[in-house]
Amino acid sequence: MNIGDVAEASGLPAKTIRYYEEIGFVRPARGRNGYRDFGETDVHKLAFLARARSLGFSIHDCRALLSLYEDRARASSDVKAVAEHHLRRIDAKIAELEGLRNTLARLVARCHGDHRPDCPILDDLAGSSRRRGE
Amino acid sequence: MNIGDVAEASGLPAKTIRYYEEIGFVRPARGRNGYRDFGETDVHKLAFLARARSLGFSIHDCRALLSLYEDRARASSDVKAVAEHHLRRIDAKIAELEGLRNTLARLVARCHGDHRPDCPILDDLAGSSRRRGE
DNA sequence: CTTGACCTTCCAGTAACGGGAACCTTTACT
DNA sequence: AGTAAAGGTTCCCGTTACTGGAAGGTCAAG
Repeated sequence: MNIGDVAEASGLPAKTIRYYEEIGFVRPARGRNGYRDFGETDVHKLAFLARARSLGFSIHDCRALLSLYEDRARASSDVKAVAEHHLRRIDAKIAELEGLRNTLARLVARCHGDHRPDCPILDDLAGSSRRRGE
Repeated sequence: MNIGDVAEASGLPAKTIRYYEEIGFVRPARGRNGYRDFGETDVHKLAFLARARSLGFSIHDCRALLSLYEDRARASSDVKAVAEHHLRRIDAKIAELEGLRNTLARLVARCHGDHRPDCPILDDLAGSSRRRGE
C-alpha cells in the first residue's frame, strides 16, 4: 500500500504518517522506486494512533499505549493507569480553564462596552485595582 | 533598574523579559556596561503583560490589549470585543475537553483494571468495537 | 584578588505537525 | 512517443511562548 491509501484508511494525513515513521511508530518497507510500502499491521497501528490522539493522548502516551497494545500479556490495570493519568490531566486543565473563564467573565460583565474610554478590563490588567486575585 | 529587579517587580522571569524585548513589547535603554536599564513604564507594561498572560490571552491578544491600553481614546467596546473573543475560545476549549473527558471516563469505567490482559480501552483504540463515536 | 552573583549574546529544544520547494515516478490520454 | 496530472520523495522553515544552557563580560564584597 502506498502512503495515500494508508492515509485514507487510517484517517491520518500523509505528512503525519511520515512524521510517525520518523519518530519510530511504523517502519514501512520500500519499493524499488523509493516509495513506502505499508502492510495491514501498519494501517492498524496508524488507526490506533489516530484514535488515541483524537482522545488527546500525547505522543508520549501513545508510545506507552502502543507497547501495551502489542504486549499480549499486559495487565489491563497498566492501560487503565495511563488512561486515568490522562483523565486527571484533562480534569486539571478543565478546572484551570474554568477558573480563567470565571475571572474573565466577571471582567467582561463589568465592562459596559461602549464608545467611552474607561474600561474595567484594562484597569484590572494594569493592576490599578488592588483587589483581584487575593 | 536592572533586569533582575524588573523580574522581581513584574513577576516575570528575566528570560521572558528579554524575549518580550525581542518581540517589541519593551525597549529598555542600555548602560555603558551593556546592561538593560528599565524605567517605571516598562515595569508597568510588563506587569500588565504578566496579568494578561495569566488570564490566558495570547501574545497576539496582548499586543492588541497593550495598544488599546496605551490609546487614551480607545472605546471600551474594543477591549470588550477582544476579551469576549478570548472568552468564546476558552468556552470552546472547555467544551472540547469535556467531550474528551466523557469519552475517556466511559472507557476507563468499563476497564476492570486488573492483572488480566483484556482491556476495553485498548479495544476501543484498536477500533475492534464498531460502536464508539457514532 | 578571587569568589560569586549578576548581566550579556547566541544556540538548541520543546509538541506535533503543516506548508512549500525541488525533484522523481507512475498513470492516463492523445 | 509525448506530455500532463497525480502521487511519491527529501529537506527545511515556521508555528507558540518561552526555557535551559554554554561562553563570557561586570560588579560588589571579603
